[in-house]
Amino acid sequence: MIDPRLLRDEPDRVRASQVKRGASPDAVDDALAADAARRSAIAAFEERRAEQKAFGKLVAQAKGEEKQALLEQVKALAAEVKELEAAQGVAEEAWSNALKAIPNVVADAAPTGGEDDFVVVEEVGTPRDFAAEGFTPRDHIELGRMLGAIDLERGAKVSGSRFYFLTGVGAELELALVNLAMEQARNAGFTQVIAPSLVRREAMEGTGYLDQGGGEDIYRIEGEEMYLVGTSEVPMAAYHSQEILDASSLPRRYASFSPCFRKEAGSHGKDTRGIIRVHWFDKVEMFVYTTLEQAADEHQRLLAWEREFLDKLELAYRVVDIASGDLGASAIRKFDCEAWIPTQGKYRELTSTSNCTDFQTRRLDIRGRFTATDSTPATTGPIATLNGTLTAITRTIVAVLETHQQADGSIRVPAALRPWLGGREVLTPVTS
RNA sequence: GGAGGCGUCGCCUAGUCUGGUCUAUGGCGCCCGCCUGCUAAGCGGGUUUGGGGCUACAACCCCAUCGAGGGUUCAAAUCCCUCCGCCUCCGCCA
Repeated sequence: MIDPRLLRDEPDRVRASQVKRGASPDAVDDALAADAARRSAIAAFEERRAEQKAFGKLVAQAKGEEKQALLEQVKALAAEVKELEAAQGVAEEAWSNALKAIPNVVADAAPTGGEDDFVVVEEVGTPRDFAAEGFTPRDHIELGRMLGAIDLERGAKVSGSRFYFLTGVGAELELALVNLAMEQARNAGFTQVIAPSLVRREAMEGTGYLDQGGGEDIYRIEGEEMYLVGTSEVPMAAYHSQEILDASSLPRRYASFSPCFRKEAGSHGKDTRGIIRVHWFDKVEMFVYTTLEQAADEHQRLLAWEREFLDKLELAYRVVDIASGDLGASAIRKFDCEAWIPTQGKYRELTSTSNCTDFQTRRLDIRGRFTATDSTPATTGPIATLNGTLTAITRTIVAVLETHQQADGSIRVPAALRPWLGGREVLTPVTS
């Protein structure tokens, strides 16, 4: 949720952001109207309530007939207070809903436009030229089968479409990638976390995912008001909910491992083969709480850590600056790293990092406690959250297998990954 | 899953039975000041978090906040209901 003060003081900035996102600026005026209505409702209630409280003290001290007389007088007032309180509740709720309908205010630096209007920031490495090497690359499905690494048939048998088993070196690859990612995160000062992937409604609501398309893409546990997370951004954002974090403890950097579940509603027919788009995958996610002042710099650091990881895997990729219309509601800016997928002949998203400033912390009631300085008194105030993928296992495996395959279907293991695969330099096909 | 107990402004705690004098007690910690070779001790003051009014987003005034949400009442930390969490015991279990 955006800052109500920003809405009140600089509505034009919020309107401009709406336009840049391709959303309606009317939402701003709706929220402003709701804000005015809310404030007058509060004033009306509080005025009567103060009167009632004053009466209450008289009643407490009065005796006998005098007390009875006072009680008669105050009854009407009590009824009125009750009505005004209810009216205030209605106004507060309307205001809250109007405010929640407005996505975060897009960064000036974010490109304007829709899904296809991203800006390529940089291309790193060169896609392999398999034609020059004299063989046709196999896709990850075939490689996975040859290596005994990915079992799609049994995934479908047991769980349905878009499910898989990682077996043998496939399972080893996941653990190796997780270990490599966690090692990098630890060296960078992150606290490693294994997070719950089943959360209650408040956590899912707080991160705003239920608002997006009515939670279409989210698995809900029947009859339990529990939800399977699509990313550990959800539990990690809710981790400090209703807390006031000492500013001296910032930035708090977490590297969180969890399974991720996505219904993939509305993507029927897309990426139907293989493990590019699945209903479940495991992921190591970076999640940071920091000050608003540091957020933009931290965003660049998260991007740098994502790139460091892709570099270790010796992948060719490009970094794209996502355009305003394609940003999630909570992000003011987003960078994706897209790795080259040889058999698709294009770049596909492997990681993504978003700067959510104080959008999530407001909803989740997370604040910072800032100690006094010479020029400013001690205060509590908003803080920022950011997230970034270190590795989404399935897509990382796709990129690694396809990129480092050799003519015989074996896979050259990137040097950084070898220590986590028992020192092996090559993964060879199994004979089945 | 069953039975019982508990949840108070950073931590501990009084208050809940018997509703109003609670503007929530006391201690610890912390902050400011005094005192003091330094430190400690001592003394005095301050110390939840939101929101509204007015404004310099100061001071000040007001409202809410005793796990959360409802209800009863002129009045709720206190009585009733629902939910959440923690603890103890039993059952079950990786």
